[in-house]
Amino acid sequence: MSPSAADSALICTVDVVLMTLQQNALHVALLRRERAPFAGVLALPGGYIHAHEDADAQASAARVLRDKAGLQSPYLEQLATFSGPARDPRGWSLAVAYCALVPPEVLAGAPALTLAPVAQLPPLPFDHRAMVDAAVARVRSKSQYSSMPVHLCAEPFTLPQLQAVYETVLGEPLNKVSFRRKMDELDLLEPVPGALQTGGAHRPAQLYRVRAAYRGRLSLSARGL
Amino acid sequence: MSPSAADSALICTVDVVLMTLQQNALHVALLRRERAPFAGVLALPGGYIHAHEDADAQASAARVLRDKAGLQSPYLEQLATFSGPARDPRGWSLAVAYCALVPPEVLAGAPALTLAPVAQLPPLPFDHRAMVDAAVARVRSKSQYSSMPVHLCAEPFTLPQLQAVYETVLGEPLNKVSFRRKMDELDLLEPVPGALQTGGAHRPAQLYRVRAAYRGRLSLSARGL
DNA sequence: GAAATAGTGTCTATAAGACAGTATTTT
DNA sequence: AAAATACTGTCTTATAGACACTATTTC
Repeated sequence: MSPSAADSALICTVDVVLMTLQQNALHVALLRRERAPFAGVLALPGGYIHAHEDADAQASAARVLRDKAGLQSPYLEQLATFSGPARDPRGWSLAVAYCALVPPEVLAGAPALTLAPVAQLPPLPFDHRAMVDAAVARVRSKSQYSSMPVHLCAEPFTLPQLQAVYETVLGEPLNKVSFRRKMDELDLLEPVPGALQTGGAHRPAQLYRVRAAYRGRLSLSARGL
Repeated sequence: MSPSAADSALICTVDVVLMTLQQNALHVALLRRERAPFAGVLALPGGYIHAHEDADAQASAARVLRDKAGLQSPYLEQLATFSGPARDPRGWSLAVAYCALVPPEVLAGAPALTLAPVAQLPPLPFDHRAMVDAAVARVRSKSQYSSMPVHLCAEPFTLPQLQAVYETVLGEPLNKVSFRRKMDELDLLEPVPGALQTGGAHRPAQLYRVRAAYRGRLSLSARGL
């Protein structure tokens, strides 16, 4: 075996920053580690890339999510790759981090997960803290000009609900008229015919769903919001 | 050795999409491969990650650029990670792709490189075509709201020169007044005192350099341009 | 009908672009 | 002085936000 080929045989893993909304705050899903290193510690769901079964690293991330958290995330995006000699006590390693967004309802069927608000994270092993920070920055940034936050909202939803999701992610109130204008321009949503959210002591709100053409995809706005 | 640890020993490489401007068009630097696979074929500069000497994958990319192309790029950004069983004939592999931008002057001292316009690329091995496409999309996208294109311009430069660089990257003319207003807001540039670009049969232009606080960094605009 | 929130019309403020002017150089 | 491009002042247009009004429900 050539020296350079030996050099390239590294510990390769994937880690998933799975985010959702809970009590009007962004939360990250953590899992207690079963094995060393850091056995028993809360960490991001992660695992080795399995070359013999995974079509690529994204498939590894989806498999980790399925096997360790028992769920499937329609939105799964590559975040960044973290590497170096110090991030894992086992030695030089490389981890491809992914970002997943799910509505809180999806996590009901995943009891092994612990949700931690991104503003008050427990100490995390490896460089998982940096991964979470990068994921949060990515979500905040993309929420300014894309439909990314719809993945945090179970369908069907009302426009006031969706606006509240955007406001939570962005951490600031949004102008109602502008928000609705922008949503209209994005052409992302369609009203569910005849479906209104009733129950409140007020006018019921129209329920919407994502148009088929945009499922699993993002819609981008030229100028933000 | 456990099966999962064996699974994680993969071929790990870095590839660099090194871009510059030539004749008013974005070009990618390619290098003829010395070894199999694809020996003799033009490809992105790339190489194995060397765990014993590289501080992380970014350091590997910088080393590849230095050793194979003989240059150092002040701007080097992680692009994305490409992986899977089919991208490399040697088997399941993982490549961290980086994006580098240099002014054309820097490539004068790197004669091994072949520049290809991104609009007319030769056939590329591996998934290098996908990497170039991703890098071009990234540069075009970030040029809409950041100072990224200044890395394609040797300092000092004039505002009309910089505007031409933006226009080439974005592929559309920009409004001169708006462009200068935005550059002013970014607070990125400072005039070189007393330095004017003379020589043309017209009023000379003020020469600018990037403020020390922004060297190697990007400046972002809230609303684009 | 009072209260509450949904949804809309419209005015105001801000930001982007068009256009034309002045400035400074070479030939 | 003519030509060329740098730079700036200012008007127009487009976009975002403020505000208030109407709509529809429950109690």
